[in-house]
Amino acid sequence: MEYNFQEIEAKWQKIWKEKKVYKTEIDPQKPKYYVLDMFPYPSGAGLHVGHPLGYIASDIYSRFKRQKGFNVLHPMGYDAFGLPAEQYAIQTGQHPAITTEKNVNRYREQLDKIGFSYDWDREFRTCDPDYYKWTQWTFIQLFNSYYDNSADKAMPISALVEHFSKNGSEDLNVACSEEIFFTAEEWNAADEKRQQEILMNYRLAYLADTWVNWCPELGTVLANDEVVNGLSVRGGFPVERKLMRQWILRVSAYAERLLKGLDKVEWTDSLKEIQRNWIGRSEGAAVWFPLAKVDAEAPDWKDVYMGQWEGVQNEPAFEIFTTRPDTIYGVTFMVLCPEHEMISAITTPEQKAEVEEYVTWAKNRSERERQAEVKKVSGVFTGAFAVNPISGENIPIWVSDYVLSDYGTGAIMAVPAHDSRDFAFAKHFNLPILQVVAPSLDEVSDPETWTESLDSKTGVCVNSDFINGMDVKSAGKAIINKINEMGIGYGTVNYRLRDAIFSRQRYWGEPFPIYYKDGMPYTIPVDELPVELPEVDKFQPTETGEPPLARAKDWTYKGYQKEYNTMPGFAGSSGYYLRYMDPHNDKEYFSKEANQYWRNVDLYVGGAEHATGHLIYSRFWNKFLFDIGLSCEEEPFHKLINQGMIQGRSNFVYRIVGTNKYVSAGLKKDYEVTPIHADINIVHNDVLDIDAFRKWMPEFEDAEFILEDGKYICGWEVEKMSKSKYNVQNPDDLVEKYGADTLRMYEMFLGPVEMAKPWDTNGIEGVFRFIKKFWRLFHNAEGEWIVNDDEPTRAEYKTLHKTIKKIEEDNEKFSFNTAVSAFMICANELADAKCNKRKILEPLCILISAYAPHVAEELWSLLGHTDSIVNASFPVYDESYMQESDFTYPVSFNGKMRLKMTFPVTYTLKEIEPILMADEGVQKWLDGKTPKKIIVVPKRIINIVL
RNA sequence: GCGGAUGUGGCGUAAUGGUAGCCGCGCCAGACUUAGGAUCUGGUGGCGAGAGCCGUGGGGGUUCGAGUCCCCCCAUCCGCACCA
Repeated sequence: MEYNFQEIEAKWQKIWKEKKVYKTEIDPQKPKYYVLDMFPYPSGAGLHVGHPLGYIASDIYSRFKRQKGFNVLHPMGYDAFGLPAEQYAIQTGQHPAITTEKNVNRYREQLDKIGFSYDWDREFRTCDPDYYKWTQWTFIQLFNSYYDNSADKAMPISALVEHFSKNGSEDLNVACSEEIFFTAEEWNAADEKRQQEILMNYRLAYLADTWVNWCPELGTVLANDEVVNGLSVRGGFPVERKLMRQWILRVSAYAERLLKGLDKVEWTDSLKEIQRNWIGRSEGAAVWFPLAKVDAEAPDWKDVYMGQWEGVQNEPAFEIFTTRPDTIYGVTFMVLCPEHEMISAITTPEQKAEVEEYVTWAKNRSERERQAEVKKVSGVFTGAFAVNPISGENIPIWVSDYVLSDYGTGAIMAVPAHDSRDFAFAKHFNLPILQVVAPSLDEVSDPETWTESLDSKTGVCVNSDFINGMDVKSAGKAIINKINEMGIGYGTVNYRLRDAIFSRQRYWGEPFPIYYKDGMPYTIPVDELPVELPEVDKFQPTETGEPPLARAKDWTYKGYQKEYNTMPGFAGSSGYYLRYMDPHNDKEYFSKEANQYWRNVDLYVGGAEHATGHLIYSRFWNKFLFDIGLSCEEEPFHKLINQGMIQGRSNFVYRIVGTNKYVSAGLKKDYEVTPIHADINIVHNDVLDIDAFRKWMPEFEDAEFILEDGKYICGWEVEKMSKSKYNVQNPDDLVEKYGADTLRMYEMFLGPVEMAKPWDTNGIEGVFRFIKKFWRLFHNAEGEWIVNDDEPTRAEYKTLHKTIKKIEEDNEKFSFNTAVSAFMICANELADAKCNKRKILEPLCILISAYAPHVAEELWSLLGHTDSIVNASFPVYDESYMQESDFTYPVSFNGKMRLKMTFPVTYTLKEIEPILMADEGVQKWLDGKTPKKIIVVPKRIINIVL
């Protein structure tokens, strides 16, 4: 039989499907292994070429683990809620569910063609009500929980209510939006609404007015990770800042655990670093600065602006965060962010107009404008002064947008001598600069002569009273002790990680299980979930600017209005890996039994672009479920591999300016040319198919060519893959041309999975040849079966076992590219030996079945097996075939290889030396000299040092 | 600016501190073919006629021995970025 990949692949794909070969069930007799791909968003463009790379790698690993006796869970599904389907719906009026269904089917078709071992019985989509029921359920649990910092875990809100009724806000160490203080009496006397308002300050899913990234073009709010350089990730539209009432997840409560957990997982260092930076832990101090000359009896000042730490209790004051308490004597001014609530209260009448103008200007600036003009210094003096609580000096308070509202407290102490931004600000507004850190006590210089702030990471304090001469680290500790004593501050930790805004003003997302009574949100009982997405006449916001769900008829619960917002894209993808464990359970998210067995994902494969989004949210989600006793593992993804980004490899033809003549790449330097993208599908190994090019577009019909060596060679460049660059490679075309097995092996052969690389089909022929060669080990030129039962030679066994060892090692370390090379070497050796013996070829089939499952399955059945090769065991490596009696050593002189000599492997230096010294060749290289030393590394090298 | 990664033939890449360039593409030569984008064989880092010399971004160092370990520099890519 000929190697007909189309027939073979279609045949086995059908059989696998019919027999449910990849169906997985809990099997307590076997160890589990959970391999997961980041499930795709089914876009209209179909499975893009970057996807299969990771999928193939994980599929090979799944199949390998199965062969090694593991019960492997390898599911797939779809992240189906999202903006593109909805944008399309707005344009065409077609319901996003229909678009999604269509795209999902297309994805499935493409995936099936590549021969993956997914258990499709576990498939679900995040837009299935059966699934998002549990997304909503988790939201309710978050709503009903708060974070206890002492216990370091989430707790039911009822415990908090109990605490309030007994102790008020006394002795509370919990995550909250702002510190509020009340007594048990005040709590018990408060009405329902007031109590709900207070609780909102602590819930893990809470509703609050917040500055958001508002994208007018998309008509929705976006999370921080969905905005890059002031533009939306989806669509690239400008993003503004806006104050809106939104659902927010208190992710920040988990900042420390998210950080610490990174030490327990096997992720790449770079990915861990990205997460660490995103979490952005900084140690420092919170310090209260009292205000100078403010009428504390004025009505504006009641409660809100009073200091809330014992040293400044009932005194007008504000809190700042600093990582450098040791520089506190160098503070020459304070800066508030333009959103700071205190501004209007402290501004003096003379400065009022100017401050208001500045604040209005700053607030209306888009995020993009602000970021583009980071270098520009702007700000305004409030007329007010604060008192440096340590030095007692009066210092002016300014407002500037270089202080951010959502980091720290939105207020800073400025130390211009040692901070570049404070320095620029001081220079611009002519504020004093005072050096407080120097290499040593007598190396103080004149700040007037400086052009930039002084580095202060090391050195000693100067001009700093009682900390003078102390090194900066101990000085920091001394100041923290001091402010502690004074009751005006404390050492603390700040995180860059912010709470995640969870509301989207869109249609195509999970509805919130929330209704409003008396302006406060209440959850819909869990036994009434899911709250299904309602039908609407249009997918746009209403005329009054309400989200699309406001269009739904009777969007109420027991007469109360339900939430109009929907959840963001990451809601559904945050806990999906857990649902695969028990996807059809309609009583629970997943059963305890399933979770106890499958636990967490052992191997997770996907792109690094999710580092600050999905991979943070998922970890948060899982940790929360862990806290409430659902998930039995604290980290969801034990080992994570990022497949490298696939770039495009574009081809170019070079048109001679002003003509319709094209010159081959090697000759283009002699002409003035314009490079033009040529479709990579009409270029093979950089050689242009001239006829196809002429037919490609009318303007090329009469093209003339200047060839080199009779060929037109195209130039190439690595660029982003895009339609307009004609460099998009569709996996389907390659499957059609070479078959899935070749595609799978070729993608692995390209290079290490983690490495970014251009998509380049030059070289796929080599893998295709290998598969054909492999097939010919079993068949003769006429296509007849030639496998026999002869006993293999020792050399043949050696080839086999060498390969078994290599493949096993490479599989374990995800070095699939070198494994493919090993298969090629093995096939070459067997072909050379004309080895067509069953005892060699049968185990080889098992080895290769993870990479090329179709051809392996076909040969397996031709070998007479009736069970699928999927259930075969990985062959056992036998060391005894590797043993050699002799080893040919490279003999080096001073590290330079000069000759080769063979010795029994058991020989040591003692036995080797006399033979070595007697050798003629060695004598020649010694040239009469006596060796200083001879080094023998068994089975490696002999080095003679002169 | 801060953090991370990478740098080896014409190309993709490979080398537990031990013969640098395995495997493949491409290229060259040959065999079989009416033909080949089929198959097979041999060659293919640079310089040199040769013995040999030089070669892993550049410069130092550790070592009997460095692509690999350490220090400095350069280049490219990625992430964060007024984060106090």
